[in-house]
Order: sequence, then structure tokens, then C-alpha cells
Amino acid sequence: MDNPTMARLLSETADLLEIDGGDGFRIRSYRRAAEAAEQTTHDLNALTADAASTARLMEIPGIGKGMAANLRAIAATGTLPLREELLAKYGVGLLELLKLPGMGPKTVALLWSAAQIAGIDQLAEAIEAGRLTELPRMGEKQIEKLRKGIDDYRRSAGRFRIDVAEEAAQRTASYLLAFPGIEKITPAGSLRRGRETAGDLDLLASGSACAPEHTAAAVEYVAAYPGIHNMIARGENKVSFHLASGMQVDVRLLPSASYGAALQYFTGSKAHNVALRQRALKMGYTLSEWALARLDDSSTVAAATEEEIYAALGMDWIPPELRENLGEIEAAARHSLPRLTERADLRGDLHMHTNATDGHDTIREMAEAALACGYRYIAITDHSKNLAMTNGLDEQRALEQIQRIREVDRQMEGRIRVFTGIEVDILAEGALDLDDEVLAQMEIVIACVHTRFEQSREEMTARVLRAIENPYVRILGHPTGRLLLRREPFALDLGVVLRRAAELGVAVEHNAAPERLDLCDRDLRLAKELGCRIVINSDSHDVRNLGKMEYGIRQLRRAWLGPEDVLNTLGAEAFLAALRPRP
DNA sequence: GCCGTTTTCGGCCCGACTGTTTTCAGTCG
Repeated sequence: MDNPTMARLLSETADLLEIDGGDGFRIRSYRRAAEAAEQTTHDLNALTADAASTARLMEIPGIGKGMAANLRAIAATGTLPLREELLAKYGVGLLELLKLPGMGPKTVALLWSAAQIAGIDQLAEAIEAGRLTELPRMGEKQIEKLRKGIDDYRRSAGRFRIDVAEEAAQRTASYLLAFPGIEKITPAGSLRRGRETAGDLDLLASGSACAPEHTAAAVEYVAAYPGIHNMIARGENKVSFHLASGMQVDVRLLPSASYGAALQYFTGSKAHNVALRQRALKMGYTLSEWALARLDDSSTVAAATEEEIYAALGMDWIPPELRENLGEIEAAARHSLPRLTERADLRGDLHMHTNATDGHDTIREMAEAALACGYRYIAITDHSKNLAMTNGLDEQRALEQIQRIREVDRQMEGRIRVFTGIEVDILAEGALDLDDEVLAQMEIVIACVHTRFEQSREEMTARVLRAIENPYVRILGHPTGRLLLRREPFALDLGVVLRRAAELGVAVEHNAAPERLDLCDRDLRLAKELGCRIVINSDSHDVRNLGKMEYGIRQLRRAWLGPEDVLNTLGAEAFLAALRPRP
């Protein structure tokens, strides 16, 4: 079993304990252990093998004697006794209920005990039947919130965050590549196109073992993958199964002669493929997953690589991120596809946390790591006091932090610039939670939107507008406040906010953390149209995630944004000069 | 359940906001 699955089981146990009204500190240690399992670089499964490795297991902070035993139980049985015991009592439906916004353990427990609601479908029924109004603390607004939450949830159900999907793809690929004769694995579908989420995984395998008539042994090997939770189908050149996470994986074994055609076909999107096939027909060709062929004599024109196929259609090769039939086919035919943003274009990262608040590493460690990433400048932007849970900085500590940042900036001797900064919380009335005198000391002030305010769209929009009027704000951080798969993306009128930000010269952050990807491709297109200055930031909390921009960059690419559209592709001085001037 | 010790117990990030209250519980970050 892999670490993420182990982490999930521990985290679910914590949820169940919470519903059960268990000891809060015990619950926290399950959560902490889940986080440790998520973050550790050790293979936990391997560390459950014997007594010697158990000692190493317990060296991981958050894993003690009890958790080590739990992990051993998980590795041996696929679950742990406490979780099974609680599940027998409450059922899995309650875990799903917890995913609805505004729904915590207390409310779930109440619904279960007072109204026999044990899952989302039952909750929806109860709402429609008006049965919820009899319960305590269930007013009109609360019920409306739940109704909306159920809609949002059902829309995203069955999809996975792109980083989660990619990790599963990589793990599966490394197993497949161990088979002699499987030489290459390419993920296709929305994963390759860089969508924010993926519904399932399409893995294309090629190599000598994938030649027709010779696939039996390879199929046998694929079907023996230990990560398989249940088999859906296995044919001569395709194996479909579910992973323990519920993710569906389709592995296709492709002959190298038609590899390009299949890659093109399975990458999609549907709209892109339809338009491409129409173009082929007009040119006297037919395009399928096997080849681009002549209509008259069925002879193959191109099939082995995507480049050949697009070239035969009179086009440049189109980056997968653009394949949505939004003008890329015409542009490729005119040979005028834009140059898209790449990782190497980025010279700075303006949003990161240190151990002063909820980050793991020091200012110096972050600066060194950023230097290793090839950056020329960063801003240290820890949380402000209102986010108390993160040990957010009050005025006094913020001023002390400035001194430490300046000290590190000096120590780096110009190899990299370290700007002073802060992530300030926007309060309910639209003010910021730190005094202007302190903000005046900061080079980078990011005002950040948090969606814990479950207010109306209008009120939320008004709050954010008031916040960016503050003259010290230079970046609007994660403007939609979105947490992927947990939140409706638009709790505010983004068009209005972006327009005002553009007028004020406040840069707009595209948060590249995979759980946010705050501005999706459509939002980024809008931001560009409205003339916003766009910044892409990592929002990293440790050195490991500092350089992780690939998912965010793919959203930029999907929005057709090139380096000239992104502010932090500029050098340090030019970047500062392009920001809203400080009062 | 973990951890560190003033070392085998007693601590364990907490404040703002909302909706429902009519003084506060529950959720979020």
C-alpha cells in the first residue's frame, strides 16, 4: 500500500473519531500522523516489515508506538481495527457528508442521531422533504448552504486533483516500465492536457512487448499490478481497473507504428479531435486512433508520431494544453501558435511561508532553495495575526520578521534578492488585519481572500474591493479563495474584482499550489483581457514545494499566456517597478 | 495518541465569523 492511501485511512479514522465525540487530542494525533504519512519521503509500507524498521518508523515526528502499530495493521490488513469498528457503527456515508462545506463532525453526528441521515443522498432527500427544519440550528440559510454544497459536491464527485492523478500515473508507470519490452508510458487525456482535475487515467504503453500478437504476456503483467483494487476489464491490448482510491486506470498497449495516432486520439479533447477530423476530411484524409490515411485508397499518410500527423494536415504540432478547439487549429495552420510560458521563464516567487508561522523551514533555507530553483528574487510572506491557527504575525512579530528577512537578504550577497512581505488576511468588513504603519514597511503586501466567509457573492465582492483599495496592497492573493474539489470556485464576481485590480495596478496572483490553482484557464484569459498584471506564486510551506510550479504553469499555458503576460518573468528591479507604487 | 520532561504525566497552535441564538455553538483556517 502506498503512503497517500495510508494517510487517507488515518485521516478518515480521525474524522470518525470526531463524529464519535472522541478525545480531541487523540484525534489530532491521528491527523498529525496522516500528515506525516503524506509528507514523509520514506516508504511506510516497507518500514512495517520488521522490528528494526519499526524503530525507524517511530523516528518520524508524529509517529509513536501506537501509530506504528496502526501502520503495521494497515499494511497487513488494508485497514485498521479502530476505523473498522467506527465504520461498523456509523457507515462510510458520514465521511462523505463531512466533505460538504459548513458540515463538521457535530452537525454530521446530529443529522445521524436525530434524523437518521447517513449519507449525501439521504441528506438531499431530507432537505427536499423539509425534514431538516425541525432540527436545532437548522435555519433557512443553513439549509440553503447545504443544498448548494450538495450540488457542488455532486458536480466534482469522481474527479481527482491533477497532482493526485499524476502521482498515481507515475507510480503505475514505474511498475509497467519494469516489464521487458514496455519501453515508454505516456499519460493521455486531461492529464496530458493539463486540466485541473482528471476523471480517470489513460496510460499509453509502447515498445516491443506491445506489438500485436505479442501482447498476452504484457497484459498478464499489467493485470498483476499490486495497486489494482478491482479489475474492470482485460482484453488483448487494454486493461482497465480501479485503484484503492477509486480512480479508474485504462492501460493501452500500442504498436509503435500507430503510436502517434493513438496518442493524438486519446489526448483529446473531444472538440479538438472533432475539428481535426473535419479538417482531415476536407483534405481528402481520414483520421482515426490508428492512422491518418487517404480516403481513396486507405493508404497511411502518417501514424507513428503526432508531429507527422499534424504536419501532414499542414499544421504545427500543438501543445496538448491548447487542444480545446479554441482557435489553436487555425493558429497552427497559420504557423502562428503563441510561445507559451515555461518553468525556466520564471525568475521570482512572491508567496511563501516560513517556520515563523505555518511553514516548515527558515527564511535562509527558503532563500537557498529558491536559488537552487534558478530564481533571482523571492518574497517571504508569512501569515498575519488573524489566521491564529497558523501562529500568524501580529504587528510586533511582523516588524521582527522584517529585520530577519533583511538580514538574510544581506547574507545572500546579491545572489538572490529576498523581499520583505506578508500575507494579510482580509477581514469581514474589507479591512486588513494589520496596521498600515506595519504594512508600509513591507515590499510585498499580499491581501488574501479566504472563503470561510460564506457570504453572498455581492458581499464577498465588496469586501475584496475594499481590501485592494488599501494603498499598501500590491498583490491580490488567491483571488477566488478556491480550494479545488472542496469549494465552488466563484464566491465573488471575479470580473469586477479583476477590473478594479487592473485599474489600481494591483497584481493578481495565480496560486500554483495544486490544491488551489486559484485562477483556472478561463479566469486567466479574463485577467489578461482586462489588462491585469498576473503573478504566479507557489504559496509553498517548505523547501520541497518551493519550485513546484508545473501545475500552475500549465494553467497559464492553457490560457495561452506567454512570458510577456506574467510579471515574475521580469528581473528583480523591473518586477518591483512594474508593481503598484508604494505610497 | 505523541512528546518532552520541572522525564512516565500533563501538556497539546486559537481567534474570527456566521447563523442561530437571545448568550453561543460550530466551522474554518
